[in-house]
Amino acid sequence: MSLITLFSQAAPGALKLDRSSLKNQSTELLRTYIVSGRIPPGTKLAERELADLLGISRMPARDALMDLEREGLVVSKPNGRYVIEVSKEDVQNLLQVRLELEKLAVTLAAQHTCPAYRAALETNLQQMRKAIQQNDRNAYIKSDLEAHELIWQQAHNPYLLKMLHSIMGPIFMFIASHTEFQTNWHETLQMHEALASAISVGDAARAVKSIEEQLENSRQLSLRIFV
Amino acid sequence: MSLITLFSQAAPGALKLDRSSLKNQSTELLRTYIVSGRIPPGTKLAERELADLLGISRMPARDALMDLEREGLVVSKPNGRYVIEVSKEDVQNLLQVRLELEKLAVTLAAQHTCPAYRAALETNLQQMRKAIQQNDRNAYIKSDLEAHELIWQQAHNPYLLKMLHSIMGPIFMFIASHTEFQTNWHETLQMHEALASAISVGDAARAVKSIEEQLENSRQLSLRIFV
DNA sequence: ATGCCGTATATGGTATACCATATACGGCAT
DNA sequence: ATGCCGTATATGGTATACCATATACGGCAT
Repeated sequence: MSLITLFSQAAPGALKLDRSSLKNQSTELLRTYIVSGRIPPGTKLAERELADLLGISRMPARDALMDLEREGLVVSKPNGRYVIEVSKEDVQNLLQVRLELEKLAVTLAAQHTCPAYRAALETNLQQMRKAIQQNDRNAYIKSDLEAHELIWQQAHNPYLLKMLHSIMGPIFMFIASHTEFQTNWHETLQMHEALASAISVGDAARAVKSIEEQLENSRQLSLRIFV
Repeated sequence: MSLITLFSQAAPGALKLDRSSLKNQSTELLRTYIVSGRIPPGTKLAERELADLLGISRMPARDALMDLEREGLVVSKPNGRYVIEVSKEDVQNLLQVRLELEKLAVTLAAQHTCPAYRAALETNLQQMRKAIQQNDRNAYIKSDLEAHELIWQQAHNPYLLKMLHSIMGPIFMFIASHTEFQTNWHETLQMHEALASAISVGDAARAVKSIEEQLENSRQLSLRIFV
């Protein structure tokens, strides 16, 4: 009996191997844990300790830490590396830069609209509505992020995409560490709908206005947080 | 006789040690060589070869290459790492992002103007005038970069500063690889004077207009280059 | 009790050996 | 002559040992 036959009933990917290097697996794992707050700000990240925890040698652990350091999620001090602590002021600075990058992104996305992209944005909005209906916070956050990701892709500027990715980590960390940072889902949905519609009809000016509203909203929320 | 006495006549720093790690020294050296074009685009950068060249082991060489990869000056392919090749299209994308970041920077800088900053900008302009008078291309480029660096610092946003730094590497590579990319020095000086003056009087709108002109100028020049 | 000093300890940095994998290349079968 | 196949080679990935340095900490002199 062939292997194919043996596993024909198994879930796809049941035998999937980790083709990615230990370094990249470590980076992704750590990033997820840090951004979500499961590894809290200020935590010390020693190479040896991390390597033991992951059951690997110091080198891939070290590589991962250096990646996260370049990404801005980890800082080096003379006596070790630590998870960054994002202050209120940091978030203001981050959002300030993000706003300009997002404005450029929606402008470019509006210029590149096409049926396939419009469909993708619409599908995303449906997911967001479904998440709200089911009161599923995780699904909501996921679709929120995906909406932005879609737009960033549509902008067709790889450098812009890279910068937007890199700036989101610390921002999400801050949000994660303040669960009281509660957005009004319906309001956000409306803003997303307005943004998607503006982009889909190629109205850059309206898209920019919409993203400005969204981020101003985030800024106000972050300001209200007591740190 | 004391060491101090022995070296009292020596130039300051005559005994200066390299306190920086081999990794950082390697990164800086490679960056300089790549950005200036002395290591041309497309050059293969093998860890072992680089380590031998620098007389160090593979690890710091590897670390340096990974830093440069993060920085966007080096790319990984399945069979090795290579110096990036910046296309005309890449420069357009880079300048597009840079423009938005610079606009934010000059706006913020204008808000933070103070006597010390005004003096720094004026000193820089004098250096630039001197370089032009002496027809010193290197001094001119240096003062040009320093002008932007001063403004970026005045913006007081560390994330913005980091992004502007990271985006300049590939742009300078492109310029370096096209020596025909000749700017009109007097014209550039005038634009710098206008920009510095706008920032120093806190006129953000005029500063933005000025930086837009400058970068549009760069864009036109880069478009004219035959690749 | 206080303050200094020296050693212990923890940390990142570096060197080196070996492993996994992709590519290159040469010879052999046809 | 052509195309395939297998081995050689080059490359990055990983593990491990040791080094340099900053910090922590405990005991000793005062």
